[in-house]
Amino acid sequence: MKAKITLKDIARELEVSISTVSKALKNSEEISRDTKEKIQAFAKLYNYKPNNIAISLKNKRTKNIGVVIPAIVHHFFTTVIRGIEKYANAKGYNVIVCLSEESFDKEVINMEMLANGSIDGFIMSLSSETQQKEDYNHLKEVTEQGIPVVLFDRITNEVDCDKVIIDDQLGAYLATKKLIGQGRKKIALITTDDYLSVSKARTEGYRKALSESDLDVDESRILKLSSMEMDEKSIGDFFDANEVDAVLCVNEIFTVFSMRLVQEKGLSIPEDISFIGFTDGLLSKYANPSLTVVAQHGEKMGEISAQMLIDKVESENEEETFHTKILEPTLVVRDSTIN
Amino acid sequence: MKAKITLKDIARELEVSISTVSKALKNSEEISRDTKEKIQAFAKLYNYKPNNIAISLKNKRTKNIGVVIPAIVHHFFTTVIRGIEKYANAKGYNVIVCLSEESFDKEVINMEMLANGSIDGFIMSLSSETQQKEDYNHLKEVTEQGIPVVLFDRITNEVDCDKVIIDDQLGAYLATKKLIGQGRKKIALITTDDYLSVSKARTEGYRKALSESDLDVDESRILKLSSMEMDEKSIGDFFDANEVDAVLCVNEIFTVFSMRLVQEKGLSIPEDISFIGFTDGLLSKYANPSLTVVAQHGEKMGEISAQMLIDKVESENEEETFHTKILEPTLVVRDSTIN
DNA sequence: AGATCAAACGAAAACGGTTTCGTGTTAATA
DNA sequence: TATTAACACGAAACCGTTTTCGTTTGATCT
Repeated sequence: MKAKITLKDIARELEVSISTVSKALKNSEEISRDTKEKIQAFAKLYNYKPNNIAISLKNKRTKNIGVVIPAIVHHFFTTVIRGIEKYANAKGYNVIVCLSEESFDKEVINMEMLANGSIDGFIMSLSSETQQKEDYNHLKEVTEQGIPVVLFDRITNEVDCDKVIIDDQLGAYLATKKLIGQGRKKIALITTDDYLSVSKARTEGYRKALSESDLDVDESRILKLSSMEMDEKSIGDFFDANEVDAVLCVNEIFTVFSMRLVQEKGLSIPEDISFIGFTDGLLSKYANPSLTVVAQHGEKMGEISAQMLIDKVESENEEETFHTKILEPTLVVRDSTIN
Repeated sequence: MKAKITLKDIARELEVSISTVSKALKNSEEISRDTKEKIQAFAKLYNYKPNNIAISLKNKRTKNIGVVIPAIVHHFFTTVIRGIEKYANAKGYNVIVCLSEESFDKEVINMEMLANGSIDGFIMSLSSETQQKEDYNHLKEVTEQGIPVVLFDRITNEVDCDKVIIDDQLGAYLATKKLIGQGRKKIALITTDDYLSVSKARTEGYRKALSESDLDVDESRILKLSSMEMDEKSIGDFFDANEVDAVLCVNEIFTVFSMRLVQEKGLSIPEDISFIGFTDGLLSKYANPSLTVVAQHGEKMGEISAQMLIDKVESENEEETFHTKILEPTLVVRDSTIN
């Protein structure tokens, strides 16, 4: 086991000072050709690599960015991470991922762990519990300390920071319009509770599209499922109680789950009833029939978040201007709607 | 913007030395009650939190663990990360995730970035390119430096370190046996190239089950698809050319994709043909019909990996004994096989 | 009163780098 | 020949902790 070699080791071995070694390895003009070559050769030979921690301490820069998300076993978040990684790595940054598991407390703990020097900035999406409690003090504390934060997807206006979202309202609007354009009149919406910022916006888009087309919004056609877990019964009852010819769901799972129930009732998709979901994941691609969805462009979202964060981290000036980048969702048409 | 407060700040403000502050905050017996109370109160008031980087430098321990995986947009890896996070966080560790994207070079670069002090140990699954090239020098260098490594799922025997895998051969064996037990005789295998350690083991399990039941292994019934991308044609041709009554696939996507093609040919599942896949992900649960699969228990795998790594990191003794933990796969029976 | 000891605190080294500011040597200039 | 400037290098401070090893002070003992 050969331990890592340090500047001090090189200095001792070559009988020069530590400063000389440091400068030589940075190719400083201060050091003579001879000395530089000797030191560089020695460093190469012993595979010297500077200690990141020491550099971090000196520079007060870790080149780490903290990503705090509610869950990772979700296609959307997974693509966002991928986008973040892609941009961050290219810029020489590492990504520390923490999961809040939709819990407010875990979100707070994770942020506190990271905020004490481990990272240069945060990229986050709020846990559902946080959005429910509307308690954003942990975020405010961090920003007040001068640590840059970028919020994506599940955001809040209570915190002054950069934000990246897709236009969820527009997404739902486009999807609903599409269904209306295909002659659907009794369009249901299956969503989560309104405290999730994204669900709220999607519901608004749905309503907007309907009223624009002079279709009245029948509240009984809106099903709100609490949390991510859905039970067969509530969805089943919903379809028994309401006659619908199209359904917009706020995620993939609601969509495939509902489709299955409807198919079991003997309806055929998309002839009798159309479905549109959110998130362009594996499920959408491989469901039977494949899903028409509102694509959220998670990877792009991740890249942009990383870019905004790193820009802030590396910018000298302390200007306190924050931007909100709104991405356009796109409709990916597959077989769960009439072509 | 209130900047972080340091020991030095407290010392200056309270007119004591830095050492006194440090000891007082650790409740050292060396410091008098009065002084401790004064310092602790002050620290609380100004919300003092020690700087992680400084502590890391001092202790030569970062409390970070590096996770290098081939991809993140895969249910299996995603569950492993979750397991790692769960255990690591409970132990006060953070998780730095790096993606190799199945590329050898990226794997090497990521490891080098992290190996210079950023982490206390690695948890990894090899990229396909690495397994193809059979070049493990980057791993060997790291272990030689005394940095603990735990390899999971896609492993190699070339490197001395702890390993966690599921018994892939057994998984395939059980699945194949199950199909045979249901009277299937012409069982196909859809897999990837053999350089992936897991695919190789699965193929062996498949062969073993067949020969044990005196069914001869018809090589034409084994389809090897290169990489993760499959094309409709090669799979279609395969089913045209071979009459099969059951299929074992090495992942979810191959399974649903093949099922679709077979369904389009007018066969019904599981009456005419059965399917079993690997990985118990969302696709399996929501496919139509839902998939019978070999569950890999990714979360458990992650937890065990994290545990093995942290044990090594925190163990004082330098004993060089490595263990390989083999998890038992289980068959999750759903609707793509006869019940 | 002088020696001894414990209590309470501070100085300084250490972790591994970077960087500023000397300083000694040599060569060019007046 | 005395002055000066450039060159090549080293000393030391610094980043924020921890920790060892003094040192001071007052009390106790003889």
